[in-house]
Amino acid sequence: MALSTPIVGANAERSRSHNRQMVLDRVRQAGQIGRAEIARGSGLSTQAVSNIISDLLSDGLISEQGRKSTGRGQPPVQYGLNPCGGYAVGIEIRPDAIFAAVLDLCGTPLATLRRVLKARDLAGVTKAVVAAKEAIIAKADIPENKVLGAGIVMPGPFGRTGLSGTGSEFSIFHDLSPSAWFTDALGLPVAVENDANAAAVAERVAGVASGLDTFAFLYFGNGLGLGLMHRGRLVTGAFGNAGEIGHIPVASNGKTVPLESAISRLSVQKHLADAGLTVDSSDGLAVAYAAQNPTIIAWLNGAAEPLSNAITVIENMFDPDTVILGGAMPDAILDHLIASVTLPVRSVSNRPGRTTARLLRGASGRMTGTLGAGALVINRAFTPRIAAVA
Amino acid sequence: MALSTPIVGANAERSRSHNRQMVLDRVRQAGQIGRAEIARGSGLSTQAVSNIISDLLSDGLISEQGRKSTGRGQPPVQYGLNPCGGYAVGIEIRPDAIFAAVLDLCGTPLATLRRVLKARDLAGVTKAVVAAKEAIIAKADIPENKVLGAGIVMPGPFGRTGLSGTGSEFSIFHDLSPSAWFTDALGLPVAVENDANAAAVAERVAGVASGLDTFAFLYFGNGLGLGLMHRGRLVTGAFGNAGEIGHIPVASNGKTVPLESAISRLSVQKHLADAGLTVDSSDGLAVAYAAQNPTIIAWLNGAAEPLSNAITVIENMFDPDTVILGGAMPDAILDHLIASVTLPVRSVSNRPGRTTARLLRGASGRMTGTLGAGALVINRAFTPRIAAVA
DNA sequence: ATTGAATCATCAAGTAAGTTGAGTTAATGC
DNA sequence: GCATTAACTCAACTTACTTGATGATTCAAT
Repeated sequence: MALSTPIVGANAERSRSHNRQMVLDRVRQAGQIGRAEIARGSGLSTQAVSNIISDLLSDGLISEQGRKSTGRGQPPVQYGLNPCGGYAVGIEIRPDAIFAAVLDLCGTPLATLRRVLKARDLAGVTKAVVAAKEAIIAKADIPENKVLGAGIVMPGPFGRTGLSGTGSEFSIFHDLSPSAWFTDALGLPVAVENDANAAAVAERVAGVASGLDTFAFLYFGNGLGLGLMHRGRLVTGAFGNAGEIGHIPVASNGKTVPLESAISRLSVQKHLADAGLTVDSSDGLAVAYAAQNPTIIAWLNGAAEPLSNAITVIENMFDPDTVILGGAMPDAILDHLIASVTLPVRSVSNRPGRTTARLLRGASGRMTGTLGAGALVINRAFTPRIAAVA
Repeated sequence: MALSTPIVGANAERSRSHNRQMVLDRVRQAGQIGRAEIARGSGLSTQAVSNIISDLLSDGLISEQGRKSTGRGQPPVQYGLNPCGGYAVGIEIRPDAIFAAVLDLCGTPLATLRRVLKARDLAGVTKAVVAAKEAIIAKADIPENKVLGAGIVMPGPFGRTGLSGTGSEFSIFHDLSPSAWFTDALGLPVAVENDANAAAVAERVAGVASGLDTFAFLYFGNGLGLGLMHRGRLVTGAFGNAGEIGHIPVASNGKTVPLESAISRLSVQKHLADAGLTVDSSDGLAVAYAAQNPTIIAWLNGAAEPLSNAITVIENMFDPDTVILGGAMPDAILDHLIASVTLPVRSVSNRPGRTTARLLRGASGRMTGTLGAGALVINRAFTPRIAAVA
């Protein structure tokens, strides 16, 4: 799956599409905004913005929301997103289950569902995904023609890599483009990403990163992944496998270990299992933590050092606005981890005048991956892309 | 220096500029190419490409280079870059000296110079930079109106960060935008980056990364920096300080240390000094290495482990096409380091069917920083940017 | 050698979309 | 009330890409 992003030429049609998405993104970021303000910020004439706004209005993507009085002059009409102007389907494929969700334009989940995944071959998975799509659209009770697309999240890494064969990745797509495959199967525009990237997008669309363009999301799945958002676009690497932070070597208690062997859900579960306690869900972890289970506390204490090291790496290599922790880990444990990290003083991120905390907990909770899948579509609807063709 | 990259709207004028740069970039990447091929690859009509080509021809940026016979049909006229169609000035500001160079459109250096830097305050540095620009243009004997801009390289990190005060960064610009300042002082478009980023750009413009869009450059300066190129654009982070890899913790000989305390020119020099040998230049290191100086050999042996760890981190976090080593370190030592690294098997970069080596040595040698400064300008001339405003 | 298919290239007319400038509407403040 | 300010609209204009017809040049088949 070689990702190439040929830069494409601009013509009138693509210019319009670019400008539409840019205007839509400004409306999203501002919450409410007037035409003249968009024009000032975008380098377009007010007339051009006016035309685009009237387009967006008639497509139902935005709505008029009164006038704002801002001193002298005619008060500008304010526009805001119309949540029910479009919907996104998000589908998360896990080894044993398929999750699906429908989000509205604002990123709010309208419905979710979970289905056991029996067949694990290509045909079986495809069938299950198509069925999940139909079911979730019916459950959310939205008109099918307002579905902007489907986002699909599945475990990476994609393609054949040195990490292949560890069981974490989804190997049915080795030599196939998953996005082309599902675009065909679902009859919708499809975006495919791994869980960490989708989670990052979710936080930007409707979470703690809504105003941020450059941040990192440290994702607790079975292992540990990193989603990197840089200037509003995902950093996916040359082959779509950037963010495999679980495999970087970090110091932990005098030894050098792969990060995810020290910090991940599997790692806690292994500690608990060694202590004779079987916990196989996030809820179970939450309960054990609430009970101050000593094994969990010990694990948390041991996790502080490698996690601090990992955050030092992220901050110094990316200079993000913030690092978000989230995924399949109870909020309480994430909060504990955040509190226990010794934020490195020697970091480019330790700058005066910060307006965002260096560490945040993600807002999308346990469904992060699935909601992120939908968010991929929403985000795409707001991302101008004359420059890059997916 | 908060970097924001507002996405700007497209209009006819900006579309043309975008398309011009896109065409120019395709000509650069292909070496020689015909109009129809550009049209097919870019989504523009042949007519549009034709118009742009004739523009570029009359601006002298490209030249006609015969016809290529490719089977049936009229053989397409081939176009290639005209090296003397434009020039870039590169200026590198170091604590004790200013280096300058002029590059042609193909990235070939036409002249270089070095000047001792006495004054280290803002006024003094500015004066020296302006003088260096005048001098290098005179030395290269190029028409001033063909100078596309100036690239300036200076040590990061920029702005106030947790790394400030270590002496490595250039503190005269704390609350000032260096690029705005120098644009004004030089009367030319100016691009400012740190050395590692500039080095990465240099390799893309005229080095081992000329066909690559996504790669990492591990830069040996006084410390150690990382330049990240992702889809043809630098990953600079939220505040321009991405790539501070020298400060990440890595395992080295049983201890966890900041990477650049194990791997950097200062680190070798310190080892040599401890052994009673003062070496303060890259040439001196080359001589010592050629003589198989035991201290250097010992240092190299010790460097293999932390360097391998660093490369594991880079590969797994970025999934680059390749990692390039370069900067102020003799080629022979870089080659030795490359040969001594144990490339991690457990890495997304260890994939079958690679066409590029996982590790490469940079091609620009010791002037990398200065040439990179010029390359920033060349690269900018080839980078379509409707989407992002610097 | 001739003819036809394929490809590159140009011309001229057509079109989409942004810009410009004049004029209208609706607030604020003296 | 009247000048000022800012948002907004209309209509004419401009830019740059697209389309379709035509011609040029080469290869290949007859």
